[in-house]
Amino acid sequence: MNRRTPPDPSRRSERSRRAILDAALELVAETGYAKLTIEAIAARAGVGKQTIYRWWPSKAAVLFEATVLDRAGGEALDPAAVELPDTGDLEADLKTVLRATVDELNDARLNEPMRALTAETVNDEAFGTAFTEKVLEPQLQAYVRRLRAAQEAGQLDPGVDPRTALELLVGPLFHRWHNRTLPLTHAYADAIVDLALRGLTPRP
Amino acid sequence: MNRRTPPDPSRRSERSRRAILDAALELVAETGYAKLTIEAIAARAGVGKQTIYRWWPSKAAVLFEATVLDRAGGEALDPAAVELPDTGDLEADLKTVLRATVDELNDARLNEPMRALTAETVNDEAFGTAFTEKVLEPQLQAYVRRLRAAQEAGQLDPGVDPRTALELLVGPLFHRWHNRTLPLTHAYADAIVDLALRGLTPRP
Amino acid sequence: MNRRTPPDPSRRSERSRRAILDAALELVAETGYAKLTIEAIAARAGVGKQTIYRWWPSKAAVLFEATVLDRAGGEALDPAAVELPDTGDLEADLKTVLRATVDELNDARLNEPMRALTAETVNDEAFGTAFTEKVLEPQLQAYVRRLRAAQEAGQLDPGVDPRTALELLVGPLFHRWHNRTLPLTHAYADAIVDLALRGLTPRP
Amino acid sequence: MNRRTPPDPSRRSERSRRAILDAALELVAETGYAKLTIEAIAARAGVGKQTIYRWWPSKAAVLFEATVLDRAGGEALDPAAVELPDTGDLEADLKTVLRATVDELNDARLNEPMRALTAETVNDEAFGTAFTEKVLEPQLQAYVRRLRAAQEAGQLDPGVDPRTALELLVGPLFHRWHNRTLPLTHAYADAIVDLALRGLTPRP
DNA sequence: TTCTAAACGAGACGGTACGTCGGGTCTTAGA
DNA sequence: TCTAAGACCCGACGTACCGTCTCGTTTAGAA
Repeated sequence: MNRRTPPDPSRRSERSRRAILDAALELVAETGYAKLTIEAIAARAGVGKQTIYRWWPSKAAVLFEATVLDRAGGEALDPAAVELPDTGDLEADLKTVLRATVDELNDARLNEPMRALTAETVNDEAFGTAFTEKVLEPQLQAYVRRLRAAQEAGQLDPGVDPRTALELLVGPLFHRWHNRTLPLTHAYADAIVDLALRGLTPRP
Repeated sequence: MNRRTPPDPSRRSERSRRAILDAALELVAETGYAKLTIEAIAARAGVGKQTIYRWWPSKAAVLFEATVLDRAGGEALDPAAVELPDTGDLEADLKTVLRATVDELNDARLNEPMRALTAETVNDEAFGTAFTEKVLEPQLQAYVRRLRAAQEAGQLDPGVDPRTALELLVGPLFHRWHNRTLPLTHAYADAIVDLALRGLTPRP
Repeated sequence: MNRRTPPDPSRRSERSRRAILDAALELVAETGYAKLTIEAIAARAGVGKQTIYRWWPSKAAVLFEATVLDRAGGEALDPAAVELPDTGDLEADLKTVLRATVDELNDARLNEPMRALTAETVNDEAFGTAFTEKVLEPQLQAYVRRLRAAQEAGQLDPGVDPRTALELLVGPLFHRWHNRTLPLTHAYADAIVDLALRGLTPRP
Repeated sequence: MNRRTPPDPSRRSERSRRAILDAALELVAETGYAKLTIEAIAARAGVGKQTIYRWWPSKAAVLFEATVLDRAGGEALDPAAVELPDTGDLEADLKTVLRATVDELNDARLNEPMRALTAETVNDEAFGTAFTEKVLEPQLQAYVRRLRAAQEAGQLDPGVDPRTALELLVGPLFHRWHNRTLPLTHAYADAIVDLALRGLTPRP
C-alpha cells in the first residue's frame, strides 16, 4: 500500500539530498523543530516535496540524517567503529568520554535538533526504534565493551552488570540535559565519574 | 492581544472541565499523543473548542492537568507536601522511593501521557518551564532535603553535592525509561541504590 | 462517507459567498477555465479553501452559480417563471427569442464561462445532470409550451412533436456557437426561424 | 525553445504508437476522459512518458488520433474523400447520412472519447482549431457540395444558404447528443429531414 | 557487419494543485 | 453571560500528475 515500486537509489540526486539536509539544518536552527515543515524544507532546498517523501519517511528522519549520520563530513557512521579509549586507566578514560559527551550536548548547532529528535522517539515509534538501533545502542555497546575490559583488568567489581554501570554514568548527564535543570560542565562529568566509581557513602 | 477580558473562573463549568480532562485521557490512551487533537477532545467531551482554548493554553496543558494534577482524585498537588520517607535508614528509604518511581513509570495508564508530556517540554518552551517548576523541581527538592539529612546523620559523604547525588540515583531510571532499552524493575532500582551508595569499584 | 454532518446554511457567510463567486468570474475572464483553480479562487476571494469545498462540490458548480444563477442581480431563477412571449404571432415571437439567445451567446462576459460549463457537462456526469435540470430543461419546456399554443392556434402543424420542433430551432444556433464556425447574428436567427417554419424545399 | 531537434519519424516505433493508442482507448473506456492521464497511458502501454510527449502535444491529441484517425483500420482519413451519397433523391440521401450519423453517435466505443474531444475543443484552443479543420470542416463541406447539387437539380430552394441549411439538419442531432435529453434514433433523423425539408407550418 | 546516433523504457526531478485536517478566532442560539 | 456548536481564515499535510531531464538499452541506417 505504501508505494508501487521502491525508488532506485542509484539514480538518486546527491545534489538534492545535500540541499535538503542543509535546508533542514538551517531551518531548525532558525525556527525550531516545532515550526519545521516539509514544505519549508523543500522550498528552501529548491526541491519538490515529492523528492523528500520519496527518500525519507518523516521530517524526523530527514533531520536525523542531517544531524547524526552526516557528522564527520563523510557518509553513514559505522556502528561497529564506535569505540571508547582504553589507556588502561578506567577513570581517566571515562572522564575523557563523558567530557566529550558534555561538549557534544552543549554544542549549539546540535542541541536543538538533538532535543527534537529525542522527543520524537516518544511520539514516533518507528523512528524511535531506528534511532535507538542506529545511534544509541552502538554507543552503549561501546561502553559495555570498555567496562568488561575493566572488569577483566580488576578495575571494576566483577559482580556489577556493565549495562547497569553504564547507565549510572550516562543517566545523570542526560537527566540534566533533558530537564535543563543545571548547566552541563566538565566538572560535572568528572564528579559523576568519581561518584559512580567510588560511591556516595563515606570512605573509611 | 492575547485576550480581551480574562475569563471569570468562578463561573467556570466544572462539568465541562471534567469532561475535557476525561476525554483527553481516553483519547491519548486510544490513539497516542501524536494523533491527539483539540477538536477530538472537544467532540468527545461534548464541548465547544472555545471552552478548551478559554481555559488552557495548549493541548499539552490539558493533558498535564489530566495526568499529573489529577492524581489522588482530588485537586492540585501541593509541591511543599512532596516528601521522601526518613526512617533513618538511607538505603532502605531510597529503595522504597525508587521502587515506587519504577511502579509509577510502569503504570500503563500514566505511561503514554507521561512520555508525551516529557517530549513536549522539548518543543514547547513555556510548557517545559511550567512542567519543571510544578512537578520536577518539587520532587528533586524532596531528594535534596532527604540527602542533606543523611549527610547530617553521617550516612552520606559530606563533600558530595546533594543535587549531583540525586541525579546519580534518578538519572539511570529515567535513562532506561526514556530509551526503552531494558525493563524497569524493583531489582534494577535496588541495584542503582546499591551502586550509587557503594560505588562501582571493588571493595577491599 | 462524504461528510459527517452537513453544514448549516443559516450560518453561512454571505460575504464569503459573494467574494468567491466574484473571484471565480474575474479569474475565468483573466485566465480561462482550464487554468482556473480552487486555490486561486480562494486566494483572490480572501477565503479559506475549505469554505469553497464546504458549499460547492466542484469548481464547475462555483462557476455555474456565478454565471447562471446569479444573473438579474437577485437570487436563484425560478424555472417555472421562464416563459416565451406570446403575441399571437409565432414567427415574430420566435425571432424575438432566438435573437435574444444570439445576444446572450455573444455576450463577452458570459461566453467563456458558458463554454466551459457546457464542456464540463461532458466530463462531470453529476454536474451535467444538475445543469440540464436547472437551466436547460426549464427553457426547453418554455419552448414546448409556446409551440403547443401555436398548434392550438393552428399556426403549427399539429402532427409535429414540439420537442423536435424546438430542436430544429435552437440546434442550429448552438451548433454554430459550439463549433465557432461562423458568426452568430440576428440575421442568422431570423433565417433559422424562416427555414424552420417554411422548410428548405421550394414553395410553389 | 520547443525542442532541440525534431524527432525523425522514419525511426518511430510503430509498436509503441499502437500500444499508446490502444492504451488510451482502453483507459478512456474504463475511467473516463477526466481521469485519463499521460502517466497511466504510458504505464498501460509499457512505454516511457517521453515517447508520448515526443510525438503528441497533448492527451487530447493522442485520443484524437486513437478515435478519429484510426477508424477503418488504416491510416489518416483523406478529408477530400469525405462525400455524401447522391442518388438524385435528396430526401433519401439525407436520411441515409443522418441515420449513419445517429449510429455513429450511438456507438458505445466511440461515444465517450468523442464527447471528451468535443469538450476539449472548448478548453484547448489549439486542439479545437485542429479538430475543426481536420474533422468537422471536411464533413460540413461535403454537405455543402451535396446541397448545392440539390439546388442545381431544383430540389432545394436556390435562395437558401447551403451552410445554413446544413446546420438545420445536423444542429438538432448534435443538440440532442450533447445534452443527452432524449435518445437519438433513426426515426428522429428521419423526422428532422422531413421537417427541415418541408417546414413546421401546416401544408395546405 | 560493424558503428553510431536516435528512439526507447524507465523513472527521478522541480513544480502546481489537489482535497483533507486541524489550529486558533469569531459568531450565533440557547440555557 | 457562559456555553455548544460550528463556520471561518489559514497553513501544512501527503498524493497525483505535469512536462522536463537524465540514464542505460535497443535498434536501424550509414559506413
